[in-house]
Amino acid sequence: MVVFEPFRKGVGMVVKRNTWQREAVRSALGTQMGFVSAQGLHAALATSGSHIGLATVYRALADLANEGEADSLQSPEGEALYRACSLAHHHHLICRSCGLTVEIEADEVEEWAHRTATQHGFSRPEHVVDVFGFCSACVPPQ
Amino acid sequence: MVVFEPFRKGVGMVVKRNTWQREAVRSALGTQMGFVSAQGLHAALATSGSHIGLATVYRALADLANEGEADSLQSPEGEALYRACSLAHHHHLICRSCGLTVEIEADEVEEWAHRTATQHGFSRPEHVVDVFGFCSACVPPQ
DNA sequence: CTGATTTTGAAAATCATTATCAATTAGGTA
DNA sequence: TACCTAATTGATAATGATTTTCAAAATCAG
Repeated sequence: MVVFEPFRKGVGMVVKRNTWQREAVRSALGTQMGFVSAQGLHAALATSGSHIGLATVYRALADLANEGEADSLQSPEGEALYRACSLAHHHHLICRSCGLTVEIEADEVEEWAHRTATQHGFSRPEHVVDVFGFCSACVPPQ
Repeated sequence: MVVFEPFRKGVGMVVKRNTWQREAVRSALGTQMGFVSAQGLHAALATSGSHIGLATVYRALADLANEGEADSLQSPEGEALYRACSLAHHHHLICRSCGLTVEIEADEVEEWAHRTATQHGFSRPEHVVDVFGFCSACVPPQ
């Protein structure tokens, strides 16, 4: 039970080799319109004829996230989800029905998080800020 | 792979019976200073002499969360964490080292989340807003 | 007290994720 | 080009949290 560890591991370490597998994952992630799980991406790759291994997909996604090429977050059910992203820090507005994801600016929240942490004597704050809802194309259930 | 489900299940359904187990979980949760996992709470209960079953702790915590008596969130590692809470909606500032949790007001963020969702055509927004950092008692590692 | 129904708990089942480890491969080097 | 060596892959086993199963025990209304 390790609970309060930092979100992202330290940066820059060993060199990575270029393999078609890593490229396949990077590319497949790019075609996804929203967040996907490792399992989901592996299934998508399999469907499109790739014989890449599941463990490799997990490793590649973790690497992409470490290198800042992918965003990762936990679904409410605790599954890890990934999405290709720009390098800048940002947050997400995610449709609970179709998974459509909109990157949102949150300067306001960045500032608030930092200010609040400092006020309470906390240092090195990191925050989790994501908004889930139903996009305009998805009728809100009942 | 169910990913985009709502955070909290629907409210008010069948009646729950009163058992010492449920009360034990509610009470034990109240004595915790920060968020705990189901496993952690079960261990704490065992230490204090209770013979309550692990599955029962999971069930009781899920119920408390459904009824609004407990907050639940996912740790960065994907474990579900629980904490007794007041009924009002609020957010948390959590120490990554010792787990100390401070409930914080976030009217500013509530308003921002709602405004942002609406702007993008999203309805029924719910948000995940939690700040992790190191509390003043815990020296920030290097 | 009695019966109907819910709850419990030990153990098995799930399920996502990680670790193992032998075989393969990338990328530099002679 | 051939070779060397460390990094990478992938099938599979292991892990660990959470859920399900189901028979036995407990709750609560009448």
